[in-house]
Amino acid sequence: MYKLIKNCKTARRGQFTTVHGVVQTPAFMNVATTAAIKGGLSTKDLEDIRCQVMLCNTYHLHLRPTDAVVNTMGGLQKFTNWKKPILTDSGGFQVFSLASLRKIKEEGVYFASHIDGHKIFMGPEESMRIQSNLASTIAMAFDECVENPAQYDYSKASCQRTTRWLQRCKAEMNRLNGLESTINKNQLLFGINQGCCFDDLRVEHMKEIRELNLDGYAIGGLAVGEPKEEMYHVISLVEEHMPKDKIRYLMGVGTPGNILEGVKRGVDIFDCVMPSRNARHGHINTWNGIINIKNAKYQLDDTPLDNECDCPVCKNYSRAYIRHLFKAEEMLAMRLCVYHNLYFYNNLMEKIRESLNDDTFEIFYKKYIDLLDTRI
RNA sequence: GGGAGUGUUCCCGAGUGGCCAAAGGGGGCAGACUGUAAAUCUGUUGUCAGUGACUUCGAUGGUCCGAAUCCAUCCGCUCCCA
Repeated sequence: MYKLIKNCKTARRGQFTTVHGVVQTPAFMNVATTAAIKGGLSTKDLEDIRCQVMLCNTYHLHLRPTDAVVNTMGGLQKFTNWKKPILTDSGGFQVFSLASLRKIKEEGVYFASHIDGHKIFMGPEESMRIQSNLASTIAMAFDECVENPAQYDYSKASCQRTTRWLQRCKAEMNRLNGLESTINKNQLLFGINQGCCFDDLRVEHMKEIRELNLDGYAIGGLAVGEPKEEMYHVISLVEEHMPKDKIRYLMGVGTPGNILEGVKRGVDIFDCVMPSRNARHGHINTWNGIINIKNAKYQLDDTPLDNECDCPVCKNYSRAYIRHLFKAEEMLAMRLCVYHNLYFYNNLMEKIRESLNDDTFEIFYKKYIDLLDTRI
C-alpha cells in the first residue's frame, strides 16, 4: 500500500506497493486507452521509457475486444505482456465525453456505443465486474463527471449519487475479489472526489468518501474547462481532507506545469492524454518549453527535438527529419514524437522525485513552472 | 492539312458582362487539443496599407459606363478525321 517517504511542505515523496510491483511516487501513468499507446508504442517501449503504470479504459475494452475476451486471455497483463501495475478507468468519464447520448439514472447510465451505436448500460456493479474481468491492478470507482460550468443543485445531487455508487462499487469489488474465478483477487479500488468548482460540495464529498476507507483517492472533474487557478484551488481545498496514508490521484491532468502544481499540493499520481495526443499533432515537450515540430523554421534544423533529452529519438534523429516525416504523413513521425513526449513525462517525474529526495523541489519548481508550458 | 475543344490565383478546378480578388478541393502557413472514438478540429492563403487602394484569370488589341466572362488576331495544350 502507500508509504509516505518524506514531505516537502505539502508535496509528497512516496511509494505504492501492489501485487504487481512498487510504484515510486510522484508518478505519471501512461495512457493506453484500448490497451495500446496511440502512436505505435509497444509495452516493450513502455518499459524502455521507464513507465511505471499503464492506464487502460473499462468502457473501450468492454466494447472491444470485450472484457470476456481479455479475461479468457488471462487478464490485461498477460494479454498485453505488461507485467507492471495497470490502472483501469471506470468508464465514468466516457459518460461525460459522449454526453449527447447519455441518460443517467439511479441504477447507472444508459448510452450508445461510439462504435456501432448499440445501447449500453453501465452502473457501478457492471463497471466493477468488467474491471475485475480485465484483472487490472487498480480499479476506479464508477462516478459521474459533471460538465463545467454546472448548476449547484445538479452538482450536489450528482455528488450524492456518486457516493451511493461508490458504496455499491465497494460492495461489488469485495464480492468479486472473493470469487474463486477472479484473476486478481487483490484488485484495489480508488474512490473519486467530485463537486465541480463548489467548495462546500468538494469538501463534503471528500469527507464522505474517505469514510469508506478505500485503497486510494482521486480528484476527478478537473481540467474540464475551468481556469487553472480554480483547479489548483480545488486541489488544495480537497487535499486537506484526504487521508495522509492513502495515495492521491489527480485524474486527467495535465501539462508539465499542472503536474508541478499538483505535486506541490500533495498529489501522488497523474495521467493525461496530452503528451501522446499532442505528440501525434507535432507538439513536443522539451526542457526549454514546447515546440511545434511541423513549423517551417525546423525544415533545415539539424538539432534533436530536445538538446537536453537523452531518449533514443533525441540521440538519433534531427528536427528536420522528424518534420519531414510529419509532412510526408509517415507514421514514424507519430511514433518518434509520442516516444519522446512520454519519455519526457516519465523523466520529469523522476526529476521531481529526485528533487524531493534532495529537498530541492522548490528550486526545481521555480525553475520549470512557467518554462515547461511555454511555447517557444 | 480539316474539325472540335481548351488555357483561371502554388496545384486541380468552378465561374460565361456588374453581387469576382474570383466557389470547392489539394497543398502551404499557423493555432487548438488535459480520466483519448477520430492521423481530428479551427483560422489563414494576390499585394500593400487594418475603411480602402492597387495588380491578377495564356498574350496583344478591341467593344462596353463596366470584361475572367463578348469580339479579333496570335501563342500553347488536348482530342477526332486525313
